[in-house]
This record gives sequence, structure tokens and C-alpha cells, in this order.
Amino acid sequence: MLKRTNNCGQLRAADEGKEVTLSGWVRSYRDHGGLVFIDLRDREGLTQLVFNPEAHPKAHELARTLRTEWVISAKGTVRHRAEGMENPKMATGDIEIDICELEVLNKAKTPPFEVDSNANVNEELRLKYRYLDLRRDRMQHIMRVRNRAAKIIRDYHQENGFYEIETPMLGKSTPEGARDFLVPSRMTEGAFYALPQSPQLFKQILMISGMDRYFQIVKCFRDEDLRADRQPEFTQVDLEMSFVDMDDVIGITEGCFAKVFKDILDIDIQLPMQRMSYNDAVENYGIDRPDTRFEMLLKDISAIVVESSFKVFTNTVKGGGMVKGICAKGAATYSRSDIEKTLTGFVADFGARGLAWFKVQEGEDGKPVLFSSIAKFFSAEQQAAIMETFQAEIGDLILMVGDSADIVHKSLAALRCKLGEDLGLVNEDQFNFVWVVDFPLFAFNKDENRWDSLHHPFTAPFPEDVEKLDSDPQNIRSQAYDIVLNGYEIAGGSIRIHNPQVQAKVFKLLGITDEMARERFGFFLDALEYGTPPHGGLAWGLDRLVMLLTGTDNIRDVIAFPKTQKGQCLLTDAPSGVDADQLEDLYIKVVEKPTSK
RNA sequence: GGGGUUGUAGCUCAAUUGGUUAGAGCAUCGGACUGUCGAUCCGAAGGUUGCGAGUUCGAGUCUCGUCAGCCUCGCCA
Repeated sequence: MLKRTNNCGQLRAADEGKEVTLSGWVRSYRDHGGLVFIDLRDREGLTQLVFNPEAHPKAHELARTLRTEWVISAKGTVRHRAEGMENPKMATGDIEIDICELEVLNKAKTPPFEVDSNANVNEELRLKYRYLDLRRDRMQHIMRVRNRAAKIIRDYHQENGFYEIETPMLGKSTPEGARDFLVPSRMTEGAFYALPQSPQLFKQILMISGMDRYFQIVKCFRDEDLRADRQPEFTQVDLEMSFVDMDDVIGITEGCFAKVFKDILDIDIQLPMQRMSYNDAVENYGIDRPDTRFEMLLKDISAIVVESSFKVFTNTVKGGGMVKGICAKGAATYSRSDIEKTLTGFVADFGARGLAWFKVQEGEDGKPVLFSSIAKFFSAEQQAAIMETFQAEIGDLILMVGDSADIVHKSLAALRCKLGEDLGLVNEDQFNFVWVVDFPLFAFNKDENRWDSLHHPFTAPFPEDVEKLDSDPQNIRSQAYDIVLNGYEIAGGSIRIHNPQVQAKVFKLLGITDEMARERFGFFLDALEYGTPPHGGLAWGLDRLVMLLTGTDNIRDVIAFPKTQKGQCLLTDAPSGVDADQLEDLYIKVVEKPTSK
């Protein structure tokens, strides 16, 4: 084999005269009958090879047989292209290689789609032939960015005193949280490991073990339904620190994000990052992961509309619900069918039973008035108060939902983001980081009549709120913090409970009896009793970060070998059936799927 | 589990209201061509319209079922 001396993105005019060997894939061939030009591609770039029939007839003859995606090595001399023949579109466009010797390392079948093209290709096909898809420019770029991000993150944490420590993939199943992927044990009949949803307890135990600072870039597994930004296995940057408070963890994390964005996108992030309380986020954006790149904030008009004669709203407010809305600037041009079919249908997905609307129009006296089929239910004063609340101007569209707080916030948060996109308010080049803090520790679970952790059961309350564990669980704030970028939660964490008594009280409120706690977390509760340092940490979703760094809205694009929405790998055809012998070894019997008809 | 959407040549797409032999660009194959660079020019080949029923004189088009991809609600501490 002709061994390569350089890669295909390396050579420049200054290398003129050097004898080099390049290896790679044939991107395109241009056969002029006489001269043959080949664009050779490898991970680092493209270089033009020239085959001259008079100078090197043997190489030229072989070159005429080349086809796209064949793998070759070629030896020749770097030559500055003739004047006017340079190609400014190529990094190596000033030079070409005059080839004297060509070796075909491997032929290739005609690919099922064009590797050398930015055209959209059916994703099913891309996933089946992922090795060809990964050869394409866009995927090469994404993998390069992902690799660089991982390196920066590793270097940064190493420099800041973190040990990279691996935690087990075969762990213990815990019933709360997401559904576990289970792995049957051959050694212990009827017992199962679970793949980790996150290394949560192990990293806390590492703090108890005196490791001081731990981090890991680690796979996590959750057996839940997939979405555009969710895969059954995904990658976290997981870290934990001893003897720290919230500001320490936030400071370390901010520093790392700033470095990643500077190095990869050359963007300077203003530090410290903005912080927003959970309550403010929900009140103004309807969600705990606000996209702050545009305004269109939610406004509460319950107090105004409760006085109106519009029964839908008055009943809602009197029944303990609320009425909130958003004001879409300049959107009064939306047609009635846009609003009553498209937008109303959109919020219906989130449980909203209706979407009330006002168009702000110019009245007879030139002043703004509200127009809609329900406007007659609102007095002039009420209308004025509504416009005042939204700072509405002529040409705006006010959209309102009256329902339980949960539905109002969920539906309007989603509607706000949709309209933000539709109206072109989102600047794709802007990166708005915000820490969301002051989360409540618990949320009440009506169905089960108990409290649920908003974050997870090991999250510490603020010290001054600890006494409320007995009296007022609803108003306990937690030392949790989420970092939100453009509406995506990209990292989250908390200061952990390091006091066994507090941990026991939290379990109790969560409806976890001593017995259950023993069985599930006994090992951890024991560990807590042997000298636990105050500690806290955080985990990043690396996949989502790479999505934002590369501007894709599809998590499959940032994972080399992702799964479809049904959890299939189209490349390998996993998951698949197994031999009866294998099942027997594991004491597993497959039962037929019960028919639901 | 629910809702939506897509499926036509190797790829990306088109095909009027249900109406003649389902078309185009790219790719492929053959030929020509000594400075191209998404080469160009000439020619050829390429189809179970995802699959299965049904309605109809007639279905790529309408109906039902089914399979697969995607988006989404529930779900994801």
C-alpha cells in the first residue's frame, strides 16, 4: 500500500514541489479524454489530483476506471495551479497533485444516495447506510464539533481538579423516575440489573469516598418514548463537587460553557450568566425553561376578566383557575381560520379547551379597540385595561387561555414559542443562557395524594427552609439550578442532602416508607452515616448542547449511531430476537403480546 | 396508548376534477472530449406508485386496513 504522507486538507502553495502521497475516497471524477481530474476526500478536506496521459500513462489509464467512493492512494508532486486555474472555493484550491502512481485500495458499489451532496435524503435511508451518511460534509462537521466539545470539557475539568471516574453500567433498578432498561442476570435466577438513568448515587458516594471532585462523560439510559431531542441512550457530562455551595457549582459550569462557546463558535458569553427564579420563569414564560430571545410574555388578566360578562372566563377564575394571554405584535393579520383552527388546535394538544382572541384595531376615533366575537362581553374599561396590560397596539393579536394554572402555562408557553418562530422573532445566532433557580422542592401529586420531588429525592432544601419539612412542604425552595439555553434545558443539578435526618424526612414526604427506602437506597443511607461532606453537582445533556452548537433540531444528527422513534437501529437491526438457549440461560420466557381488541 | 403527517425510478421531486403509454433533474451505464472543479456534449437503461383489500367502466389520486419513517400529546424523578 502506498502510505500517505499528508491528509487531503493540508497542502498549500508553500508545499509546491514536494512529493506526497494522499489516501482517501474519490469524491468526483472529471474525465476529459486526455486529462483526468479527481477530487480526493478524507476527513480533513479535498485535494485535486491530476492524471496526465503523456507524463504518466499507466496511472492515467487506471484513473479512467475510478468511480465515486472508491478508496485510493496516489503519489505525486504538489504543483501550483496555472494562473486563473485556482479554485477559491477549496481550501487547497491553489494547488493540485500531479500523480505519477495510483493504487486502488478498494472499489465501492454505487451508493444508494449521493455522498457528495447537501441535498436532503430520506432519514430512513441515511440511518440504514449510516457509514455513508457519516461521510457527508454535514455529519463530518457535527462529529468534529462533538469531539472538540468533549475535549474542551475533559481538559477544563481536569485542570480544575476533577477526577474522571467510571461508574457501573450494570446497576440496581429503582422504580421511581423513568422506566429502566433491564438486563437479566445469569448468575442469579430471576434477578435483573438496570442500566443507569444517571450515575446519581454513585457520584454522591464518590464524594463520601473523599474523591472531592468527580466528572465523567457517560451514557445514560431511559426506556421512555422518544422525541426529536430524546434518545433511549444519551450522553451526560456528569459532575459532583465536595465542600461547595450553589455558586461554586454554577461558577465552574459557567466557565466551562463559556470556554466551549468561545472555542467552537467564537462567541463571548457574558459571565456571570443571568439568573431567574422558577416562579418568574413560570409566571412570565409559562415554563421552567424559558426562551428569552424574544418577549411576548404571559400576562395575567384574571382580575380584569372576572368582572366581565364572559362566562367562560368568570367561571374559570371563580373556580380557582386563571386567565392569561400573550400579545403577538402585528399578528392581527392572522385570519379567523388561522386562529380558530390552527392555533386553537395547537393549544388543544396541551389540554386547553379553547383559545380566546382579540384583534387590536383602529376605532372610529382613531384609538385602538378590541375586535372579536367575544369583545361584546367586555366593557370599554375592561378592554382598555386588557390593552394596557399587554401594552397592545393597533395591529396586534391578543390570545388568551382560561383554565387551570397548569394548562394555561403549558399551552401558552408552547404557543408563545410557536408564534415566536412563525413571526420571525427568534434570532438563530443568539445564545441566551439563563440559570433557573429557587425551584420548589416538591410538587403535589393529586393522583397519589403525596408530594413528588421536582428534581430528585436527594436535592437539598435551602437551610432556612428545612424546618418547613414538618409544617409547610409546599413552600420549601430547593438548592437546585437548571441552565437553560434558548428554551432548552441543557444542564441541571443541585446541592445534595448530606444529613441523614433530612434525607429521612424527605423520603417520608415522598411517600417512601423506611422499609422501602431501606430496600431501594439502604446502601446509600448507610454511606451517608459515615462522614458525608456537603456536596453538590450537575449534569449536562451533551447531545442537546451539540445540537445547539451545530444548529440542528434533531438529536439523531449529533449521535453517530442513533435509534428511530421506535427504538430500532436501522443499521444493525437491533433489537432482535435471540436463541432459545440464550433465554434458557437467563431463566427468561417470552410471552405473547396480549391482543387489545 | 392517542393525534397528525409522509411513502411514486438508485436519490430529490412532479403528475389538473379519478381518465391516453406515470414524467423531470441528479445518479448509473455506453460514447466523445487535454485545464476541469457540482465539467460539458450525445445516447441508453431504469417503475409491484410501501403492502393488502374495497369503490369504480377506469385508482398514483377516493375509502378501509396494515407496515415503516418523522412530528407531537401522554410519558421522560
